[in-house]
Amino acid sequence: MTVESNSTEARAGSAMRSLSRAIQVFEQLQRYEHPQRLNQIAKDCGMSSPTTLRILRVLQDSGLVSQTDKNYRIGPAVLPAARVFLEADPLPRSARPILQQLAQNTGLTASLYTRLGFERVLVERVVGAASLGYELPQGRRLPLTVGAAGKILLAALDEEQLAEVISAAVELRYEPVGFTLEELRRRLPAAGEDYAYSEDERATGVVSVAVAVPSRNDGVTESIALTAPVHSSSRDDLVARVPELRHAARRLADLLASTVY
Amino acid sequence: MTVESNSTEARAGSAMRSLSRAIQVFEQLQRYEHPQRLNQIAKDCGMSSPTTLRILRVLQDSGLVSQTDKNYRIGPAVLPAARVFLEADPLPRSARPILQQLAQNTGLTASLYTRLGFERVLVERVVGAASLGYELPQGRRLPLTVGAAGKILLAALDEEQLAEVISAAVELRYEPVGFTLEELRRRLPAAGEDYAYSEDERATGVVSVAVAVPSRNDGVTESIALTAPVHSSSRDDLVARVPELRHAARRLADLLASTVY
DNA sequence: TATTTAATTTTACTGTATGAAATTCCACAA
DNA sequence: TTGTGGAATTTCATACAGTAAAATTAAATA
Repeated sequence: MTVESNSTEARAGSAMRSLSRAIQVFEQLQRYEHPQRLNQIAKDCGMSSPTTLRILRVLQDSGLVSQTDKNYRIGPAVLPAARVFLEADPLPRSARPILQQLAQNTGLTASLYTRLGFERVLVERVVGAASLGYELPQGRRLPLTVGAAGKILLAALDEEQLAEVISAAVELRYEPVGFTLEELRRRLPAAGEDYAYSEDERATGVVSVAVAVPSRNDGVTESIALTAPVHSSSRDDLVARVPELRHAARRLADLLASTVY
Repeated sequence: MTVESNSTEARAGSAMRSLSRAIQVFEQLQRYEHPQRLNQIAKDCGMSSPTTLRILRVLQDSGLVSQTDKNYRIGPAVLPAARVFLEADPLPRSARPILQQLAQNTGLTASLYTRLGFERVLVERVVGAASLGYELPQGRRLPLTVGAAGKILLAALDEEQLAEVISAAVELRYEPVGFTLEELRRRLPAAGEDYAYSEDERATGVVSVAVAVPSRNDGVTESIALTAPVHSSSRDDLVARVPELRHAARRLADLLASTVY
């Protein structure tokens, strides 16, 4: 039973056990719908109650966790951290004007996602003239296997990596048990295509295209998407925007690469 | 039980040293204007480079820290955490409609702050009809010693606690070296007053009143404020709103107390 | 009040975090 | 290109901090 299925991924040296466990607790708390009690958290993280309690206490001292009665949840200290990220990090900073321009030119909603573990996170979004009819808030975790902006992040992965993605997606309840590589492959962009398309996939009534933001370092971790209500845009309409998207992605990559501190 | 000397300092039992240090690194990264290199971070946190490096690596694995070249900064994983907090925590959730109503009735900007260590954080804000002429983003850290919403959080503290607040405020560069208890006392509400007032204090051109959100547990940690441009509201105008504020604070306290999971 | 379950503290043990020192890496200069 | 200094990283012996079992206390439930 390898219950060690933590999103912090057991790496080589298994360094900093207590810190890794604390992060595991912190992440677990984010997955709950409601605050949870000590024993539940301990069980879900696969560690003993005393250990979990001590971790929670330290996190609580810094405001990263808060407690009412016997229930623990994410605390207010995450708010300033996110603020710092949004104001200082080159990714959202650089993306803002670019998404702005995309939304302006296309009338569609322009979004920037980044990969985080086996999910993607909406980092920045500029809503276009054509409303989507629903709100997707900054910072929301979304699947990689569903939606154009997720799938394009998988385009460059090999078989082994995709297998990991699939088992994680099942674990996270994004995909049903038994979800196969073939099913996933069918959704992903065909060989040679540098963009992904989705229709009624992650959200119903919504179509979108996405391209990857090039990065010379490790694999692709960011994507830019254009999204529209399904009744207002055809597939061809969206695909016609791909060159524009490509250009935006390239511009963002250049900006990121040239950021000097 | 005395308030911990410093959220990042070694406490009585000195429990979880590595975790405490990791949090210290995480907080330090939030204080930098720009990404910093390993040795700088290590020095600022008062620990060795190898230790700091190991901590940074673990934080990086979870996305709480990111790195470009040799520079470390806060990573994108804080975004989903903040999202969870804003969507699930009873504090912002309960406050939203109450602030909404306050802003509606008064035409002013209504804000909810929570104390975090020796600072306060803007948790939720509803902008009123009368614009303030500046933006204050959710999650920003602000001083306790300046501004109505900060000062009201200090109203119930004793001499010893105020001394701590002062030395922390100096440490954080919110107050000049040599800032005295008498100077602070002069700003704080007089005995018997349950509200604080500020004019051109934290932000110029802005006046505000604030009341504390009652809490039966430990000391007060939340405050609600009404803010207006200085040219549009007199002190009396604002103080006339105090009963309304009191009512809102009471309502919020009741909501929080009755929240069931 | 009795009974059960969860939270917390204690304790003895074990493994992990630690920093000095050594080594490698890297930027810049010669 | 090679040399040089500073920074990052790895190694490693040691001390100490984190661990879980068991005990204790508190809090639900009947």
